This record gives sequence, C-alpha cells and structure tokens, in this order.
Amino acid sequence: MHQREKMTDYVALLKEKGLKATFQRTNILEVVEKHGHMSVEDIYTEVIKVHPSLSLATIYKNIILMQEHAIVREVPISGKKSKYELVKADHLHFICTGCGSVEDYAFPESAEQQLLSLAEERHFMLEREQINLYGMCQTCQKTVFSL
Amino acid sequence: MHQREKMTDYVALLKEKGLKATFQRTNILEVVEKHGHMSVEDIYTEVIKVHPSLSLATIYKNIILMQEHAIVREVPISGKKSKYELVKADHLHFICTGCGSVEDYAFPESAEQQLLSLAEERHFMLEREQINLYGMCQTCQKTVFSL
DNA sequence: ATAATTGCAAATTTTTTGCAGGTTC
DNA sequence: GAACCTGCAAAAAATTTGCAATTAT
Repeated sequence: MHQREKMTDYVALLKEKGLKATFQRTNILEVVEKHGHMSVEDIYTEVIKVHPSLSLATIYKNIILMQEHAIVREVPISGKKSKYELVKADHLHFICTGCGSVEDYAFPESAEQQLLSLAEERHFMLEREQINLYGMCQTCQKTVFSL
Repeated sequence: MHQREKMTDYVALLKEKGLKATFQRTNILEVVEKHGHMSVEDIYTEVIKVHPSLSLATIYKNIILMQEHAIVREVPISGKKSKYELVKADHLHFICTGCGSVEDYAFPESAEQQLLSLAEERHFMLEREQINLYGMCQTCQKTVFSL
C-alpha cells in the first residue's frame, strides 16, 4: 500500500472559497501545514526552497487574503512577530519562551463552556477565542537546569 | 476632603525597579493607566498633549524597558497593532472586532486552575497566560442590528 | 559628579501599493 | 478571453540606533 501523509487538498479548498488555485498559494499552505506555525519570514524562507521566484509581496497579499477567507489564521505572540497557522478546530497554544516553539492543544469542552457563559453574562457576542500559555517547554527546562 | 482619583505612585514604582523617574516615563504610565490599553501610536498622540516634546523614540525605548521590568505588558491582538497595559492581576480581554475596544475581566480561579493543571500534565513550566475573546460588544451590536 | 536618559536624525526593517505581464478557469 | 494573480520596484509605515546634550540621583 502506498504510504503517504494525508494532506489537505488545497486546490479544492481554494476553489471552494472562490480563489484561484495558484502554485504560490498551495505552496504557502503546504509549508504552513508542515511546520504548523510560521512567521511571514519563516514562510518565505521555506517556500523559496521549492519555488525560488515566489516573492515576499505575494506572501503578504495571500496571508491577508487567506485570512479573510478563513483558510489561515494569525497567532499574535507577545514580544515576537505573529505566526500563522491553518484554520482548524479550536485549540490553545503552549508557547515556549526559551526556543519559541508553539504547540497546539485541543482544549476541553468545559473550558469552552466557561468562556461562552462568561461572554453571555456580559452580552458579548463571542466570535473567537485565543488562548496562549507562555512558559518553558520540557526540552528547554532540561537545557537550562543542566547547566 | 480633597477628592482625587487614587493613582499609582509611578515615581516610587520606577525607583523600586532601579529606573530613573523621568517625566517622560511618568507621563507614559499615566496615559496608559487612564486609557487602559494603547498602541504605541495611541500613547504618542495622548502623551504629547501634556508633554509636546516627547519623542516617539523615547516611547519605543521605554515600552521595551518597562516591559523588561514588568511595569507594562504587551497585549498582542489579531489583525491589529499590539496594545500595552499596566501589569496587574491576571485577567482576560474582551476585544470588540467592531470598535476595537479592549475590556479586562478578572478570570475565575477555576479557570486558572484548569490551565495550571493542563500545563502540569505536559510538564510545561507555565509563566503567563493570555486569553483574548474576540467578538462584538453590546454597543456595537446595537449599532449593527438597528440598521 | 556620574551614570542614565532624552530627542533628533538617520538607518533599518517591515509592510503595502501600483502596475505590466502571466496564469487560471 | 476575462478576471484574477504574480513579481517587481518603489513607497509608505514602523521600529531601531548612535550620539550629543540634558537630567536624575
């Protein structure tokens, strides 16, 4: 049987949203999927390995466009440049202040409920939540404490 | 009896941190306290009303410095410039996607606990959490739905 | 007195824009 | 073939830096 990572069909996804499925766009999406969370510069560095003529301006334009079409989403991070991720089920971020890694964690239904009722009390029409937990990941702890 | 808003003593605060208590710094802090959440540009616009010669470079330098000394904190916001607030007890942010307003809400102990145990499970050394709830505030809902 | 801080101007970095040529549907 | 998209180069916006003059302690 042919082994292969399941990969979202970006051509179909883009077309569903009424956007043209260019190589630039599918390349950007593949790179973001592969690495999980990337800054604009990160995306550029990776994507030109596979498509050397792709310009930074195209990345900027498409990041904005694909955010508007709910394909990618910004993850703003304290003290750093924003990173971008593919839109997926709600989750929170563990952000390591040592190495800068960002890990997703699907958050419990109970937490979701709590936030929803908090918003309701205030008559706030909740659209989206964003939870970042900053600290030190296991790997960086080991490095620091073994000095 | 002399009526006056209770205001943090910024001169003392800065000195405690080993920083000189310049007018520039106390002016910045007063403006941020008064308005709650401000971008660098917002701070500049407000602060020159009271101290017209204060330069943008000074604001940048001090925002960085005062973050390092845990006097102010960045609030990164999806799709916008970061805002800055005074460091205070943990709280979450209700961010209106209509008018851009940011409101604090002291979050329940139970929520705090839940996040802590989540971090513990993962052996993640949690330093700080940041919760942004995006949606529409009551005022903006009224405006939108009365059209 | 001295070490830190400011404000200016210049440099750098980041992001946006306009448009001619190329691509997708 | 029409509308959309890209890449370039230029413009605009945001942030950082070096340094002489000033200020806080």
